[in-house]
Amino acid sequence: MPRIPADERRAALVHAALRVVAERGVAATTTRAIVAEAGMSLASFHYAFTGRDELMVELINTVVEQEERTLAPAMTSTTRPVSMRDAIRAGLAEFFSGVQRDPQREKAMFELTQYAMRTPGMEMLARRQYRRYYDLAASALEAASEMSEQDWTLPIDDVATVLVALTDGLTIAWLVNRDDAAAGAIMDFAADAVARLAADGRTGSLHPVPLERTSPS
Amino acid sequence: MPRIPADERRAALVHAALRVVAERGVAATTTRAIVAEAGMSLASFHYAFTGRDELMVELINTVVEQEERTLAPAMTSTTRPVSMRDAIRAGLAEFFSGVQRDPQREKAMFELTQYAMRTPGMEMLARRQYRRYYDLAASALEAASEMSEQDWTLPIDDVATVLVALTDGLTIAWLVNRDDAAAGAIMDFAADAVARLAADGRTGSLHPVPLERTSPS
DNA sequence: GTCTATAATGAGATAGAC
DNA sequence: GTCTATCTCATTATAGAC
Repeated sequence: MPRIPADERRAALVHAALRVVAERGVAATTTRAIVAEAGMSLASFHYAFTGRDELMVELINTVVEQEERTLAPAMTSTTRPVSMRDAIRAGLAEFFSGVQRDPQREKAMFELTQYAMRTPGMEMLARRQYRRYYDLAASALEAASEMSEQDWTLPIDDVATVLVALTDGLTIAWLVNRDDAAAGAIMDFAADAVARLAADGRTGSLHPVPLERTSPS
Repeated sequence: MPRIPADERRAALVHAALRVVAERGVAATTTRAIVAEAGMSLASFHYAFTGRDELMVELINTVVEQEERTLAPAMTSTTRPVSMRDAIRAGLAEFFSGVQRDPQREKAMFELTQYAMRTPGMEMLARRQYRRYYDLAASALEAASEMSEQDWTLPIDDVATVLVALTDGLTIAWLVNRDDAAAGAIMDFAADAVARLAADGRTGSLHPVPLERTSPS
């Protein structure tokens, strides 16, 4: 077999692992399944990685970067002014069509989050994963603000938190039920509701629908 | 060792399994871990169940019934008229305090859903689980409608779908980040947004904020 | 019915030849 | 560097004594 640089081998194994996770789930992603998918010997695995945990860490990092590259282009597509609601609805549709295109991959993302949450020493990986989601959502919301010429009436990070929660709920619902109409209803609701957190840029601090804070009981 | 009826033994093993899933995750829920938790021998397990899969099926069914008993009482607590927004906000707070009280259990629910989705022949268990969630949400929304004397402006099942998506997103966000303030912001948003799907009962068909359907592209 | 003992399988990891 | 062969361990499941 050809002599392959360690970096390439690591990358090949990580990508093979991602395919296995998507197709069969984290539980079935054994070192043997990974090397079979990559067409390598078991020993090559342990030459490239000290162990399975090291690969899983790199897998999660890789997968988050990929998510970034997949979603980032979708946000800056339109530049002409549109309503805030339509801008958000279009972004959600774009995201959701990605979920429909590769449901297994989306399932894998949730599984990897939970794997990280359950594995001692990897909790921060789950948080970093969501930190990236929030950043991506904030960028998308910033773009929507420019397109619609409206400003957010509360900190954009708060809106991003809400948007990610909505996309998580949307994705789980569709993965479980595969109900396109229900997913559409959730997206319609989300676009309407989130758009209401913005106000005309010119009016400045005018809050048409201020978000009341409920004091903790 | 005492002679225990098969039904009791099955129930004891299921409850032990639930504790193991909550504490250590589905992946660590081996037959050995279960019988150790239940204080039984390994052979007793295979006397009560034909195998691990049979127990997992019963575990998921049990856990969904429990969720029903835990959440149902919280919905009918208040009877005096309140605003729709406050009724929903209070229900969310009640749900969320349950998540805070036992985060591991909530993590377990997500893991069990994904386990069912990944296991051939168990996909319907995940759907049944969510079917119950939707029914529970619809009951809560019905109660909120009576309390606030407002009617839903779209089918209650659609509102229930949205509400479950929101609670899923809320729960995941908090499980990952443990950020109480962020969770509060999501709940405030959810209560405002969902309440806007209702209108005064007396005005009947008046839709203050009709939910536009976006036609599929 | 319940136990101990033990198959049978598959996992992660390593030794050592080439 | 890469391979085959093997070690060690944990798993599910069963056999057979009591």
